[in-house]
Amino acid sequence: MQLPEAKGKFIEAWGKLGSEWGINRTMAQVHALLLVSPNELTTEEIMEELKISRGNANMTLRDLISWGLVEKQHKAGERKEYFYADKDTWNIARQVAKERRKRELDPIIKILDELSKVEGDSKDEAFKTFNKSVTDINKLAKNVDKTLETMLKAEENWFWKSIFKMFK
Amino acid sequence: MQLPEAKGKFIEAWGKLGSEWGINRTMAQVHALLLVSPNELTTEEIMEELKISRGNANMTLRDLISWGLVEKQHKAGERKEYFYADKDTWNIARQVAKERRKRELDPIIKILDELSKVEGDSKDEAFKTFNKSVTDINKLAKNVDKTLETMLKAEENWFWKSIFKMFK
DNA sequence: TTTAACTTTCAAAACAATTTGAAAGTTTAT
DNA sequence: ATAAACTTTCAAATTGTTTTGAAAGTTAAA
Repeated sequence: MQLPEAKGKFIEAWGKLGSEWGINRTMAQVHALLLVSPNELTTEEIMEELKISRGNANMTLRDLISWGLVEKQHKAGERKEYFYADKDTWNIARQVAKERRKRELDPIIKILDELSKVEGDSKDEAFKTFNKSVTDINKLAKNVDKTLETMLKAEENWFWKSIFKMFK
Repeated sequence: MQLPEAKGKFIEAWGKLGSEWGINRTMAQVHALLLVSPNELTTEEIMEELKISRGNANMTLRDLISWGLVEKQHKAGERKEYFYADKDTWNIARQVAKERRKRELDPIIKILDELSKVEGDSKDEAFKTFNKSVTDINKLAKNVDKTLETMLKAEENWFWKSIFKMFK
């Protein structure tokens, strides 16, 4: 297999994976393209390579920036904007975990907290089951949340540091 | 807030979370409904409560069963089938991790392995970057895979056992 | 300030995923 | 064997998501 073909396969696979995890396919593909590009690319080049429209490229790049996965670069004397992806796998994972925590975990914990407060007849099976499921899930969610917080903010934490080593 | 309202909110929230993580909304909602139901429900009851069609209910329940989250029950002397969800949060998490590993992680590792083999000119920046990104991601994916395998098969493993305790 | 290079927006179009419902299939009791 | 109770299937319809592209907006050099 030659590089261009391999590149295409990588972009496709990354796109598919993204879409299976609730990330827009094009966004994952643009990210993949930037990941395998040694230097920054312009909107034009991205449009060209992935055969997507200007509007799509623009919005997708904005999203990637808001996810902290891509940065705008600004070359002296040039009008065009260049885009560049952080290529450190660990940073990518951290960044995705951080964003999803903020965007999804936090809101659902808020709801679960409310639902945990619902009171009812402790002899009512329907209530008992509701309550048990909700409080159990809430507990797990909070543990995940706390764990992520620790992991994300502290490489200085000896415990997580040793866990991270296993993954690098 | 009263129980029926709370139930509705829980179902809605679980559905939304599911869809953000690539799980069909209805499937997550049916799961949620079964999670808060003390006893098994029939297809009819599920259709009724969630206002979905028979076909949809049927397919969704099959999916949930294939994910190992729901079981069919068969009451003596009755023709109808009843459905029941395991309510142990930890089992749910295990089951989802197990399935997604099989369905998504394994296939992408296979592709990454292939792409890692691609050879090229080590002076070519394009090749170097491609290779670095692909092998790095492959390494991380394999580590996640190994970790999940260990976690999933072994509660007997002292190390993971102590980690699990933190979450329960 | 004008112009040209470039970026952003967003309504409409294209595409993708989900859902419906009626028909076909299956099972069990009689 | 037939009927009744129930389950499954799948083509078509609906709904939801993504993409386009042209127009509007912005910026910076002249």
